[in-house]
Amino acid sequence: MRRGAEAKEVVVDGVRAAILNGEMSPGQRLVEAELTEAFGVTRGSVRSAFADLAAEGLVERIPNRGVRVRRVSVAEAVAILECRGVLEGLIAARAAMRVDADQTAQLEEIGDAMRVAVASGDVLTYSRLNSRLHAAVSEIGAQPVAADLISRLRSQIVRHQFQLSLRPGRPQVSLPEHLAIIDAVVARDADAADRAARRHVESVIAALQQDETAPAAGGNPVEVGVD
Amino acid sequence: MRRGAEAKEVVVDGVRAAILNGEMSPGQRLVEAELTEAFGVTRGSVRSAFADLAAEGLVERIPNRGVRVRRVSVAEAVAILECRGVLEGLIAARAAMRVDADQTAQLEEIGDAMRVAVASGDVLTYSRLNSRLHAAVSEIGAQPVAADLISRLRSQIVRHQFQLSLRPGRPQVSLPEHLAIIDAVVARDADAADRAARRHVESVIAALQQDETAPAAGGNPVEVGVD
DNA sequence: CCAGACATCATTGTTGACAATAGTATCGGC
DNA sequence: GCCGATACTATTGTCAACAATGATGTCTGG
Repeated sequence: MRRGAEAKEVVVDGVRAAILNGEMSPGQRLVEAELTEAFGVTRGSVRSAFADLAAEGLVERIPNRGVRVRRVSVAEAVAILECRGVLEGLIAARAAMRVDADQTAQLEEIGDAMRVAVASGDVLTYSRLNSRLHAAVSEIGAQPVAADLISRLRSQIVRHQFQLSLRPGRPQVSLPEHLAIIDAVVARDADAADRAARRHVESVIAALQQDETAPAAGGNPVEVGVD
Repeated sequence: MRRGAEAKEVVVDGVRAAILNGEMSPGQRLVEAELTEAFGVTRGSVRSAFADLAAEGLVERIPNRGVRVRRVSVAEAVAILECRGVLEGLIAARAAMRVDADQTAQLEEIGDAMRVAVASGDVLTYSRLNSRLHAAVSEIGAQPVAADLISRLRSQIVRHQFQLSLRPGRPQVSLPEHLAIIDAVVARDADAADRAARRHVESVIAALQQDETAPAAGGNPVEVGVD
């Protein structure tokens, strides 16, 4: 059995993964004893992990009744995405001001690969490129605070985003938006980068609201779902 | 001795307050046993409070060596404020779209009172009005997620903001910025509200950077320091 | 007098037992 | 047969003792 702080991380990561791939669904109750056994850690580690997950907003504590997987409504998801929008805009704008030649090449390479992936219908590759793009822009923008907030917000709505990424036709919508971000950053146009990043998130919001009545998903995400 | 979850809150609030008023300074080590005695709670409550405070970014844990009050450099404070800027902009823009007649009157009342307070040099009243303004805009904007992020970010730099608010002449700078936010919201001009809110935060950033070489403060904040 | 090893101490981390709580089933009165 | 009270069970919350860790001080050989 793993011990100490390491054990806590095992549980945190395990629960995160379980929420992402749907093994644990919103509203589901998480019993300490069960996770203790499932992960082979002590109860203390599980409790400590719960504290972390609650702080991250992935889970909610109900006094004397344990924790449940947080259920985030579409309305809440929209509010979260609105925040993400302005923060992504900030990062993109900064990236546009700081980007160098090497990074420009890297971004353009990602853009080209995205085009290919979407054209050939390779959703998995597209998703991975998507992650790379976000990571690259985030690194170029050098805004660790904003990046941290975004990753926290993102983790709260992984399920929504995952379902969205499964929507047929979604890559065709998001591709030009991603390319617009790349173009603006490469052109060192901070204002355009801000607008492009916001517009992209707005498009995610619109799709999400449209999806409200037509749900789907349940499959294994692998690494998909980063739209 | 207080018990349970209540005790944890006592410690969290107590440490927050102590950091704000300078009783606990950045880098200072917080020993569990000392706080246990100081607050009259059990060690478990203190540890639990530490977990909360660390998640909030007010304090940092060093494995096997306890927690220290987080030292946030001016550069970090700027990064934090940059995030706050776009988030405040979001809230202000939303407020401009949602404001009703009652709220308009309320905002204008705050604005008038601010003018009077600054004219008469009543810093304390001005600070309180400042808080009221933020709260009012936040409520009108109805963006709980953004508001929550802001309050978290704000708590990380309370000391910086407090020092800033003591600067002579600072109210004369911030007053017109605040009034611009009010005017834009009242005029239901979302774009102007966004710009005004951002501009205000940018002015805080500029003042903070200027202050970098000329520190001050140490006194009792009471309720000052919400610039 | 200095360096390194060792012992000591203060402090944090972990654990297992115990207490408190909420939910559930059982029983008795009507 | 239904309703309320009561006992029971499952689960979370708390605590105090114990273990591990890192820092500090001391001693010894060179």
